[in-house]
Amino acid sequence: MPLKIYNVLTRQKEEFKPLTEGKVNMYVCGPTVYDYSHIGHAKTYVGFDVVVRYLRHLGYDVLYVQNITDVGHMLDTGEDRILRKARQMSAKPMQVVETYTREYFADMDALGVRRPDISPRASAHVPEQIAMTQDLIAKGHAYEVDGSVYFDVGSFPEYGKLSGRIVEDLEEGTRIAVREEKKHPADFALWKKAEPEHILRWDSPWGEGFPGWHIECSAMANKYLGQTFDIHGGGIDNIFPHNECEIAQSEAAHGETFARYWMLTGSLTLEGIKMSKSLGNTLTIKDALARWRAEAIRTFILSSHYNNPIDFSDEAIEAAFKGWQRIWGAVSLTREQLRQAAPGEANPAVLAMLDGVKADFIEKMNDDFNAPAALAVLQELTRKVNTLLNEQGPHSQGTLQAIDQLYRELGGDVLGIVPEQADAGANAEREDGLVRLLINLRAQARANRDWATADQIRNQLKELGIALEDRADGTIWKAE
RNA sequence: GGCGACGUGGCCGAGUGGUUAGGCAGAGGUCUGCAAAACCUUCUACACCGGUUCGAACCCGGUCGUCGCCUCCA
Repeated sequence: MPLKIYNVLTRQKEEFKPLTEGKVNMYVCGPTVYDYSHIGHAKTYVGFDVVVRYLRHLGYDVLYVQNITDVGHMLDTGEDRILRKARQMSAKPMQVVETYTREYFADMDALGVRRPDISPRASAHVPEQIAMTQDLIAKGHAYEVDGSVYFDVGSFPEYGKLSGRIVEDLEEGTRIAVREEKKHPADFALWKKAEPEHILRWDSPWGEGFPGWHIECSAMANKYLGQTFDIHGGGIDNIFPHNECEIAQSEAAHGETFARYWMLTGSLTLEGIKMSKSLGNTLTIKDALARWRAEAIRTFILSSHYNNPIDFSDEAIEAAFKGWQRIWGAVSLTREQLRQAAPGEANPAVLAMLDGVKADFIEKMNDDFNAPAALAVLQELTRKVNTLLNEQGPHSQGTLQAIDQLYRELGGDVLGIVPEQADAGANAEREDGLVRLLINLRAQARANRDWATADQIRNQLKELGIALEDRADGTIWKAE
């Protein structure tokens, strides 16, 4: 089965055929860097991380662009959120931007989200945004009023085709005070005149100002991916107006299709309620990582299809963590047995089983990146592997390597939930040696039926977060 | 009010016109010095009401409910 993607634009699943064979150009709306990233960002970007990882796994040459918004996002009050934060922090706006951009990348790195190939900043692409705005004016899709430029929604009949919004309805439903200077309430700003107190400002043909909040994505996507590209992603909450405006600007300016496939991720709620600053129910990625390991967070996110909303709760992530532990336990056991395995070819029956699992996994992922179903395939693999390792054996190096390899490929490379090694810390090997030393001492105690000593070692290690498991073929340890 | 999505067992969550999702939790068992892990068995399903069909949880209509967007949001 070929890869199918649910295209929000057409509201149906379509076979994925990139513009250029073997190559995927992809754009995902990035964060506005005015504060720490929260668990909702994690859902969106882990989701697309897996999309990109999987496309690459299929052999596509992916160019992944994700912007950093550092200018232009306005609050209801008309105030730029970055400027407000700068004032609160008594810092320069670009200090705020720099600080939270770094934090964003640090959080994403910690979550195992691979970095985009290009992370263009809006503030570094003002000339491109101005040029595009000029182009839109020249083509009759935008007009200037008193130093600001607005997109003329009436000039683009297809406006609303992504979100299903109808311009006439917007006019009636709009609750914001209609700006006098706009021709139509649905018209949106491409360029805004800077009031004197607005210190994020650039020169333009219309005087000093700053870009509107949608034009950056159009301008930067065009710059790095061309007029038409394959996949545009983002959170569903941006479908209107942001994504809709991107399409209008780009297609009005270029006369070409903007993005061919639109993939939008469902939102995340916290204990059933949407996160918001005013309710105080936000959970930053840093706080989440302090409580759960990255793989648990990823497993939680991937246990629901990317386009569905999910609710974050302690119970839900705890269940995901335990599910992940099962998989990780089997991987660890495989690697442990590999340490002592005798050289030898892989067992053909096992290879056949692994091939079947892989085909299954691919089939699920080809169905619009169905990660939860793919995760279930890994769970079934895990049951088979556990049976194999616990009830048969010993197994040859070849067999164990094949198992480990499949976990690395599907669980590691594609889903990002199976680490290369138990602990990547600098002292990992030393720690392993020390624990093994204690395991050997304890083994002697056990041989002498000195259960008190044996239990003491196990209990004290447990308190240090190291769990021992006695098996017929020896004792293994796990960090918790 | 408008647009959209969704309602699956104790919980989280896939999927499908007739054939096991999977995980977590619960119960019983095997193994074990004990523990842990693992494996085996097992109990709760498809919001409600109509309709189409040999047969619907899956298709259609309606009702109720939840959520998202329409205003900054990933």
